[in-house]
Amino acid sequence: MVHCVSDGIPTKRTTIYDLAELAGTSASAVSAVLNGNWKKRRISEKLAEKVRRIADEQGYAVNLQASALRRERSRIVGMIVPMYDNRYFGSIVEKFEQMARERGLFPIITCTQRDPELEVQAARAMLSHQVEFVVATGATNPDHITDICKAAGIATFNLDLPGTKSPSVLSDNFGGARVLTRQVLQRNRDRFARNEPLVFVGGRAVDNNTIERIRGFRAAHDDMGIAVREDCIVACGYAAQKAEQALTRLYKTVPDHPHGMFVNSTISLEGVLRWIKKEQPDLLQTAAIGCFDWDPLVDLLSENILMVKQDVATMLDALWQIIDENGTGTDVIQIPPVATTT
Amino acid sequence: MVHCVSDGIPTKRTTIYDLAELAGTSASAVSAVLNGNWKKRRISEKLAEKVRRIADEQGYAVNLQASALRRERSRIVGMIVPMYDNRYFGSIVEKFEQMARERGLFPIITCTQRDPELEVQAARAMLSHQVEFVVATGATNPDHITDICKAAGIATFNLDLPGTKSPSVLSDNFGGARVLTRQVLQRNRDRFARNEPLVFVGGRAVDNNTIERIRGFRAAHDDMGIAVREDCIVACGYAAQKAEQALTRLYKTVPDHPHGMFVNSTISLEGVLRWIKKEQPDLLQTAAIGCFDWDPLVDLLSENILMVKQDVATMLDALWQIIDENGTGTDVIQIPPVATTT
DNA sequence: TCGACCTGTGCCATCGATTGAGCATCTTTG
DNA sequence: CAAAGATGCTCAATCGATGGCACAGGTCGA
Repeated sequence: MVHCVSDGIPTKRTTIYDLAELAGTSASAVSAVLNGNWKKRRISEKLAEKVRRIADEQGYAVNLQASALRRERSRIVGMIVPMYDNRYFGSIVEKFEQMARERGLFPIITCTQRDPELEVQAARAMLSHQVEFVVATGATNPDHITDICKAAGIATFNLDLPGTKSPSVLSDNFGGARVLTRQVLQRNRDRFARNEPLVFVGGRAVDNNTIERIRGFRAAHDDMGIAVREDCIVACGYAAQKAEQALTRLYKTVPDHPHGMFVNSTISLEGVLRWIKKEQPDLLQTAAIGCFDWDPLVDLLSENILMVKQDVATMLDALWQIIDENGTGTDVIQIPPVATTT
Repeated sequence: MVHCVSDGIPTKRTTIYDLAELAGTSASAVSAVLNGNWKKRRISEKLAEKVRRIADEQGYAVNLQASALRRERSRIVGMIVPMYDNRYFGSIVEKFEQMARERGLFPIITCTQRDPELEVQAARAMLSHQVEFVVATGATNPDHITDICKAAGIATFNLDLPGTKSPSVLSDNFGGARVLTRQVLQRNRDRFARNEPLVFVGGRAVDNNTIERIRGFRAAHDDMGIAVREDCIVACGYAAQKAEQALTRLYKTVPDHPHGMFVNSTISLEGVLRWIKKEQPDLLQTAAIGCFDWDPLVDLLSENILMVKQDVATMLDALWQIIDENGTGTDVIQIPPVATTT
């Protein structure tokens, strides 16, 4: 037996040459049998069977390093993602992995903590690993990633946050925010007799999604004939802590501030809720809140928190349609989120 | 210029041979310069500088496929993880990635949806990608993964759920469950004048963590002199839906059931809370619940839900210590979780 | 002036899988 | 019975990076 462990010192991995010797045939025959094109190469069923059996016995696994090098095709695909601290990105990754596997591709995912430097490093690492394309999810600078990858002849696709240099799939942030804002304003009017605007909390003033959501936020106020309070739009970043601090500050420094809120992500909502618990414990009994993003636990927390759920399944279907068609334009596809409360 | 894109048809990737030609030197010199052992090979500073400049200009990226093949060392490490639907696994992955990168390793993570078949496939795929070791996180059958990897001479490490054939790092499930159960029993006694046992919901009766937590659950009842209700221990699986159904059933079929609960994960808690909202909306005002796992939103949901938070940072420190020491035993290291409520 | 030694570099085999080309045997056909 | 074709397999080059070894030219001490 060629492949074994003697005295705890592992011998080298089994290769097709080892299998060839064991089967009394050539490496090329073994290769052909194992990668499935043995019919084309007119290998007999008998030999094929024998090779398969021996490979099995030896627990053989192809060296994809060598295979990819020779084929000049890695079947590896990359995805860059900011964080795993919320259900949205979590389900994006789960679904992306699954869809990649269905296509015989191997996904490698890197989580970049929203750090632009790490995003770039991740993209470079992926290129060195010969990925076939890169999906940049919620990247702070998608175009930079596109540039780096394009220089190596690798396509990129943007998800969640759009770029201008490759195709993008994202939520309809404007439409979603408009509907959500309207719902919250309406509930404040109907249920709490508040005919006042909302506070906007969370996100980054420079990121497309936040800009679009603020646009939808304004449009909804317009729709309802309510004036926006410009001094109550606080794009303080996504982190929970930032939202908490921002509200503390806003309630201290801004006179006559409104009470209802539009919160820009579940992670910001976490900060908002912490602040509510600490400083305004009965706010949720006297005003409604909207959250752009969905978390099942929030649904159970209060019926006065309305959410929209980004439609991950449809977004990824759209993404893979573009990928499968080898899309190279700069189209932006916007997928409407789905309401989760009535 | 060798490397460029003409008419949208990408030419082949730049290699060290291209760089060598551009620099008027040999591929081996280029290789030596770029992988940092040029001093050993007595390459002049001048040539090194020139090569670096040209590599930079061309946007060169090593082909790690080729590099790994030659070196017989991939610097790739694998992690298998069940799901991304909760903060626990999310933070495990984030931290693992970061610690791998700090060590110059490239992490590849596969999410297996708690599907034993997929776990095996994932392990095999990782072997083919020449990973240096595999961390099996919360695997349904860690020993099977160890067997597969060992046959290829690859070490495995178990995280969250223990195996018997390689080192394991997990939470102190017994201790954590005991403390948590005691806290909940105590609160039920003090605050709600309920001197009754708890219902146990969620997890799998065959998985080590569930078994240990049930053991801790029993011990705590013992500590408090309360008899366990054997017919109210429902290891119905982790999925939210399962927990919801289990409670519906339990309330219908089990007479004189208790009201407080020990819930075995945040994802089970989600189902429990859905059930509470639908069928027992005031339960949280009349009984306390414990959850083995932590989610920041739950903290804000009710003060009558007590949680323990698994100590991911310490667990991963322990894991990497074993990895760095090339640990090969079958030790099980148990890390106490940290309480999040008082 | 000669060998010993150092400097700076290039040559080429190698890692494992793949695949075009080639080469024996056999089978069929006219 | 010979040529043509089918069958079953092997050879060897190749993918890109690496590193042992060789080699040319220079320096230095005896």
